[in-house]
Amino acid sequence: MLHSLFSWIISFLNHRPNIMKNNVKELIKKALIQWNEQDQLSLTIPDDVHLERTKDASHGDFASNVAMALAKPLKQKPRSIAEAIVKHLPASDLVDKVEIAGPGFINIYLKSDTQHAVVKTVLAEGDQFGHGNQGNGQRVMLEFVSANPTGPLHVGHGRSAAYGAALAQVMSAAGYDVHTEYYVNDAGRQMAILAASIWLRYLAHCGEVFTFPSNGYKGDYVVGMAEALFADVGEDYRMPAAQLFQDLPQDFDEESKTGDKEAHIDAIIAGGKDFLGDRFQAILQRGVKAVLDDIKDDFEGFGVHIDEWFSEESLLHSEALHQTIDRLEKNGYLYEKDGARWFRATDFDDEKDRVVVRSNGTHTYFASDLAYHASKYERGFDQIIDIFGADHHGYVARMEAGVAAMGFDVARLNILLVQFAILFRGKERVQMSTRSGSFVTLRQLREEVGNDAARFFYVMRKCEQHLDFDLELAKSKTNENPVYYIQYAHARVCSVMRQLGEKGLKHDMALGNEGLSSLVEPEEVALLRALSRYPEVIEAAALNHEPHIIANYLRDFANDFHVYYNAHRFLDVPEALRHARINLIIAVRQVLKNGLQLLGVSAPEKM
RNA sequence: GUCUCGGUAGCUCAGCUGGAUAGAGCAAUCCCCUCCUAAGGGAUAGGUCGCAGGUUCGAAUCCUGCCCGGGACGCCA
Repeated sequence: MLHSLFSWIISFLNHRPNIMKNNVKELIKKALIQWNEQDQLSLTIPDDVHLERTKDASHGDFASNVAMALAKPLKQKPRSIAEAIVKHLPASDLVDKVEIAGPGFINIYLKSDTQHAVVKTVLAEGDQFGHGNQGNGQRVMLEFVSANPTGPLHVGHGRSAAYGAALAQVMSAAGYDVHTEYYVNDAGRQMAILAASIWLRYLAHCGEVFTFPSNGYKGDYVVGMAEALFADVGEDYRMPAAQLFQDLPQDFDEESKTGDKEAHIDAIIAGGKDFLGDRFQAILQRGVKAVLDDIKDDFEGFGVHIDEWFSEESLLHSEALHQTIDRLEKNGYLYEKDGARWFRATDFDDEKDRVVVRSNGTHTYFASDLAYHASKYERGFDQIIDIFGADHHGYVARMEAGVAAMGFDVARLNILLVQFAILFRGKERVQMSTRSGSFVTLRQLREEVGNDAARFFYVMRKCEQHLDFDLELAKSKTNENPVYYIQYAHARVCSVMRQLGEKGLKHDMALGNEGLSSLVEPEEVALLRALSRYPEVIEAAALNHEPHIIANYLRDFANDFHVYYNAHRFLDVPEALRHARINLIIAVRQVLKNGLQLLGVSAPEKM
């Protein structure tokens, strides 16, 4: 509560109407209002006037199509509407001139002073430049990855992690109060299977001989945990394999296609619990802790921050689960069939009804997921964003159904799906198999290509789109690699600043600001435009949940800088011009750094 | 079968929620370091925006139907 109030105050103080696009929009809106009043048009003024950056400089800086859009409701010619709007435009020191062009576009040219002023703004605001207040302090719950703690994160999780972390940063920059969370499935059957897997590897380590179950966790990390267990307890947990495997249901057999892997592993778990008693739970807990510690360490190395690790088990202890089921019951959406309790999801456009309590009395994962979502609502978030792997796409409808059935506002819930990343080594697709445990872990990927490249590549594309992740490209130190391309632009500015010092020159920022009007080269104008666009880019990325927009922007922006660098010199020019140009490139460096920071990529001073 | 994401230059992708002449990077051809990092830049060439209808002043973008690919659909977790 206090925190929320605090962040609201901060965001209020931080609020500056520094988005050029919005300033111009306001002018048009005022013109519409004034015209509307004067001519009694009884026009409904749209909240958001459509305005866009022009592609072509001969169309000015901004263009609006309002005149064309209003042609129909007003039954007037677009061009005459445009003329009326232009006539009513309030005086502004931003605008140089306004033209009507083509079928009725209103083209707006900014004053060069206005364009130059962005440099001062960037220098004054520093790492806050680009931040806005679109979120107005709204509290946002952002849950992502939430992989079962049964093994190390793999490259698929990496994309969710990078995306979630970037989105959290971007939304924070846009004035949202973002809370990141990882839901830890530490209560289910999978955890028992992990415990059993560790125990079996431990037995093997003790010298017992048996066939490892097909449904157990086969990764090397399990063996490591078994060895650690042995080191701690010696042979205290040892049980003769012959005794354990006696009279068990057959495991599934590839050759004969007979047997039941689920029944087989369940029997092993039951046998383990019988023999070990409390010690089984102890194995389980050390297993969860070891895996979770590994995941936390992985995230930390990857620059991904999680505010809260939310334990599924805590829901069970708190009775939240029962409350959830009661809640559905009370609202009349539960019924009994085949000994199980079903949720009538079909009442809410889901394909079929879903089980919440199995016939054996245990709750399904869906049930605890609902309890978890109830908790999210009860904690009072304005927006709840779930980032799921695309393989969970089937859960969207039932989750929304469940939330609605519990009586919560579904409109506040936003489920985003992240597609898998397909790894390539050049042209070669990297084969992965979860079954055999031979998947590439996130850690391996980070070690191979580095954190910067990994973070950037993961968020280069829209999240619901397939991503081809080329390891060779991510490692290459050439202009094909967008990460290096952008970082190089940053390093180049730093290098110029070093040269400045080496030549015994002093930079004077105040003089630079005074002389900004001397920045008239086309490459400089292009950079000024790009700088003033940055806050708009953040706004778009935050509102659409699309950090890739920033990645694309930075690429283009770095290009603008490299062009400038090649065409002009900064140090060997008259002093006044030098100060102005240095101010410009410091602003460029600042924006590169700010943008990279949002994506979790470093901005090196030297390469 | 149902749902979902995609199909834009030879390749990988942008395209700002309907705008003006379709945009980058790679690959191809040619060019630019006596100069702050060539990890850079310039030029040329490259297109039936999957196909067919529809909506309108205007469609790569929205709607419908097909075609082709990726993925998802359990009393699994």
